[in-house]
Amino acid sequence: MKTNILIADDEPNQLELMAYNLETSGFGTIKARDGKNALQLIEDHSPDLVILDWMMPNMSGIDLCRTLRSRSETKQLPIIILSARSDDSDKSLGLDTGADDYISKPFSPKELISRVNALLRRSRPALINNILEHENLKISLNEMTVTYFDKNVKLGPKEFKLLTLLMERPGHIFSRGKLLDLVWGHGVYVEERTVDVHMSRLRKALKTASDENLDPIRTVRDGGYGLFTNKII
Amino acid sequence: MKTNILIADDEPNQLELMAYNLETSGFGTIKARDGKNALQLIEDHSPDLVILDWMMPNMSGIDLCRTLRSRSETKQLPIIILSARSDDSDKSLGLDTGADDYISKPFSPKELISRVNALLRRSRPALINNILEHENLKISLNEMTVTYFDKNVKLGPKEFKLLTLLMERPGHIFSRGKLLDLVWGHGVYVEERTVDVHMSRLRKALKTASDENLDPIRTVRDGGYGLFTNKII
DNA sequence: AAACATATATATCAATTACTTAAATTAATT
DNA sequence: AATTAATTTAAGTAATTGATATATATGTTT
Repeated sequence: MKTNILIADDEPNQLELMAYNLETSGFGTIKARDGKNALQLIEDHSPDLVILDWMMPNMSGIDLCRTLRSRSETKQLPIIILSARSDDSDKSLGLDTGADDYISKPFSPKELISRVNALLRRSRPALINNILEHENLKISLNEMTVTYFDKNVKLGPKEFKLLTLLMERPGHIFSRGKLLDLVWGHGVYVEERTVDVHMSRLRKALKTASDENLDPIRTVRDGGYGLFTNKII
Repeated sequence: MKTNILIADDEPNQLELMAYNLETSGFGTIKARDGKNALQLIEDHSPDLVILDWMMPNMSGIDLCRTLRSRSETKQLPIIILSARSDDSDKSLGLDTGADDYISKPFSPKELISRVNALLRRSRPALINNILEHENLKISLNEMTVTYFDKNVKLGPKEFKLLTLLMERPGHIFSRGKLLDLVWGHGVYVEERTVDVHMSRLRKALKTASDENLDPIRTVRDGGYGLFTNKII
């Protein structure tokens, strides 16, 4: 599954150029021509990262950024702002509005790709790294293998994805609805109880691997599930 | 506790200027004069973020960055690289080596602060996001945990919501009716006395956590409940 | 100050709700 | 067709909830 990036720019040449470069680097692209269009496409496709031009018709990149940050579904979405305005207060404004990075035009394709990768590495490690680690749990994403206390853990695909997600944000509690969205996909209707069943299997597999019957997953009643962090509880 | 930032630059003026600006913004600073020195100080002080000049004696910022990324203790450490070299392949090299951001000199203090904040927001969300604090009480909304005097407090969902609400407006007295509306939901009919019962449970849990039998909740006869502020009785 | 009226705190219990798990069913792969 | 995984169902278990009863505290009136 490709990492999808939404690009919003009202200048067709710029848009196509960026799309070309990103695709060459192996990303999937979704193109938007203005702010409103971008918002709609973000809702529909849940891209993994968005690149927004500051100056756009309908809704500016800054306003869109603010909107995205205010909604719980996109609060964590990685955002890069592009702008022809290169003075320092614009840069600050863009970043302080909640963007993760700000690139002044003109920029090289190379820089863009490096910045996209740097941001993904930080915000969605599973999309870039081969290995995720948390205490004694390790996931090798390319090889699709999991070890717990250096023992192999055999998981089904759903359990694997669930664990990957939990490991991207240790300590964070994901609601069943959120997990269904992220693991099963947006708009798929499945019973929430199904999540419980998969969590149960995941736990069973992990407990079996650790001889000690250890279980790194925390249940929060009425809340959801998350990966235990030693600091808390 | 201040967020500590290590700055490494062999140019004393630049170093002092950055330290001054960061401290003005409320950060603690640790200053290093070269790469080796920086590595030592990072090991000793575990800063929350590091800013490394590319060109430094002993060990360049890039080499240091590579070293930090290869060690498990600093694999996740947020890194910003500074450089007088502003051509695109240098930027890419810096970012591809594992830095989170790259700033070309000369840059404004304002941009530096904004980039530091953006990176902290992304890498240590707990430092900025989703934590409610009031004196010795802390709630992490992401992790759904409560601590009082650094001890964990176990709460049921209703008590958790009640406390969250009170902590959103310390000192404000919420009537039972208002609490029922906000926590139980509009239109749900529940006895007002039930609020008393949950408050009692919440208090019990907090008192247990603080060995001193402390209770941060204030009852206002005929009024409701609120979070104590030392200023107001 | 005493007696009364009213409000709040807490313990207890039954009802409810939420979670876990195993087993059965359905769907997808091989 | 056989195997593997995904989903639903259903039953068992555990935790939370809300009402009520009683004790305690507060405020008012005489």
